[in-house]
Amino acid sequence: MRMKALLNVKELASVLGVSVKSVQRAYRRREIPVHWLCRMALFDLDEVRRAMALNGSRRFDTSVGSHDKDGAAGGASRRRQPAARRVPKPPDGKTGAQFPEEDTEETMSWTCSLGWLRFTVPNASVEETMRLVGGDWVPDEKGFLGYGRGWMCRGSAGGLGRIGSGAKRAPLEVHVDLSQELLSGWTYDQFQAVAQWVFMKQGHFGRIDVALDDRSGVIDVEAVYDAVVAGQCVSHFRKSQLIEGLDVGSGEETGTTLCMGSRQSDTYLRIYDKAAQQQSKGIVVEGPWVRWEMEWKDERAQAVGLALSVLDQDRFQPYIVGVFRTAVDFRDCTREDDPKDRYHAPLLAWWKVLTEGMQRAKLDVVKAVKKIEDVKQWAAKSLAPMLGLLCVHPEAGERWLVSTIIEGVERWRPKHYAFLASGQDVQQVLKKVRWWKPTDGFAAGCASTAP
DNA sequence: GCCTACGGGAGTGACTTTCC
DNA sequence: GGAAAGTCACTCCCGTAGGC
Repeated sequence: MRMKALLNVKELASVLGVSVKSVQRAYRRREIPVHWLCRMALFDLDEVRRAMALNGSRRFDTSVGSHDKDGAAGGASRRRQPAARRVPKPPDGKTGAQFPEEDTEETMSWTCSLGWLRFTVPNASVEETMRLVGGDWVPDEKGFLGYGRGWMCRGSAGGLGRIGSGAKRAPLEVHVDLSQELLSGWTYDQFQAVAQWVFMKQGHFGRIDVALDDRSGVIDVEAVYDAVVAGQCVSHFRKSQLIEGLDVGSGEETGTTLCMGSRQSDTYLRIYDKAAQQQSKGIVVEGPWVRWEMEWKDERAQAVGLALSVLDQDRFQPYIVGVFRTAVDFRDCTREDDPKDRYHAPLLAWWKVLTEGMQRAKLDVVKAVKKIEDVKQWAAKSLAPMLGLLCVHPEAGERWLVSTIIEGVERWRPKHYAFLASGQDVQQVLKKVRWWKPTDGFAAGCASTAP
């Protein structure tokens, strides 16, 4: 049996839409149940919601959209809501909402996008749903998927959204379909707010598409197909198909697509040459661009939606890569190997690079860039006392210290080189340091230049 | 106007992780 | 192994806002 995921204070506050302090106050007053792991407070969302319902309190009822324009309503925060958050720039192309927000070399190489959302809530108003997802909706007289009433929305970047309601079997049920183009420009917070709202309304997700983009050219679609042919694909998918794309009108090649699984199944993977596809539309794409797009339906979509509702962006991305790998893994094995051996065979190098890169991409972005001043401060505060000791100790001494420093230079890595001042020639610097004879002590190293 | 509840900021302490 | 940085929980004070 799998353990139920528990939320920490921060996560619970985020899910309930209240501050961390409110959560802390609530469990200290024993208004909500808390589980302790060492000194960490953990919460079962279901238990918390039951406790809130039993308390008859609406203190934590933060249904999305319940706030009025300037402030709180209905038991939510009574404080004025903070100013609207910065809306990140929409991604290039019609590729669904991409995150992270900042474009750096790393995030340009690895991005994660949510491409399609389908969800149903048993009891909601259409107006509330429209407010939640945004956009301009117009009535569609034809209805939609058996729902008596329907609405359509076209996004500024294209794409189609549909809302259905008024089904005879469930008049208050609302069904929503949002295509990838319509989701372009959504922030992670928006996706999370929708996911939380769906679960708060006891609803469920019917489909979620997630795409992982490799812009660094780790591997192309044909090579992935070759790995499948070679039996290196460890997966529950039974069939795969390689499709050469061709635009009938222009005759332009739209790139190769490798499909895995059945379109009707609850997991369907497409790996395709996004660069070629974009270029066939006349969009200039620099460098390689391979998209790994997974389509989850029903129970699997529900699981991904639940993760989306509780995980922050930093944790959602590694989670998604992990779920990708439960569906498909590429290992150094053959089709003839014993199934047990296949599952434990070492990962193929390109697959390792691909999945690790996709997991790390976001984390690298948030790393603060250190400056030489930071290093100087750190050295002055932390190292100086010990350096002084080494300098005066008879078993170490100044010479030992200098030679150790020179040896250390030989172990410089890219991050060390990154600290060098712009315009400094690396080879000259190394030459100068090697020329710095330990017997001359510190002063020589500071004053001399390499011949 | 008072009470109550909320959230922000500043600060503290215990503990863990990271870096060298 | 030492020190800094980070994490987590917590307290106190204060301003804001709704209900009565």
